[in-house]
Amino acid sequence: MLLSRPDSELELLARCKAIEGFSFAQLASALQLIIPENPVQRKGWTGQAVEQMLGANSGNLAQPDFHHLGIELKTIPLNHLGNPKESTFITSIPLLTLHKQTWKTSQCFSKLKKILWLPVEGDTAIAFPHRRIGRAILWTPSVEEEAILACDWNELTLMIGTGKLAEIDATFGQYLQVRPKAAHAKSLCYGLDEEGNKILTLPRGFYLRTCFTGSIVC
DNA sequence: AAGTGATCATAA
DNA sequence: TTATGATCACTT
Repeated sequence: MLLSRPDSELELLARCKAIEGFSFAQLASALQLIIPENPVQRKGWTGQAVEQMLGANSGNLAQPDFHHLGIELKTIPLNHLGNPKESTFITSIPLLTLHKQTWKTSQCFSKLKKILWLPVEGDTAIAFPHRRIGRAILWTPSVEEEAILACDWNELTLMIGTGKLAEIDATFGQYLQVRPKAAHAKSLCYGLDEEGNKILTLPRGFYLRTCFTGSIVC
């Protein structure tokens, strides 16, 4: 059931349609994967499984999942009301060199400019194997949306580039936010302080708030 | 209940 | 250690 990369957008959408309504158990069966019993051990399981099923092939490169199509794949868990249950991780942040990017050339924008959203049931009242895959949405930010995303990115990038990392918390940004993205509290990387010195700090990533993703998916 | 900060799995 | 895939769990 392992698929090769889809050659076109239409083929990718057809593959999504083919797994619409699949339960995670069906997904696991088709891919011969085991679903971990422990919830903490299955973080990311759905995303990885769906990637395999749709033929994503970018591995762990800092590029969209379907690089040749310019499309990023995101599963998004919905609660019983149909609203996003979690924020959405977009990309890791190279703290030392982020300021060399511009919004349009940024890895953040390269992922946000075209996203294939795949809603999945995230209600914990539903046993994990019974949760189902929903209808895919191929999305591109509107001019208005992109303006706000760019504004958030510019503000956060300026702070990171000028050594104000310590002042950044998840409350900055209207749609985009910056939060830790680490294996644990001791996995550190380099950032800049206000004098331009390298300092050890937690790795960070850009995330989309649920108030924004909710307006896309609902 | 929501939102932020912390954490888990895997690959190269 | 970097990146990918995210969700857990504690604070507010």
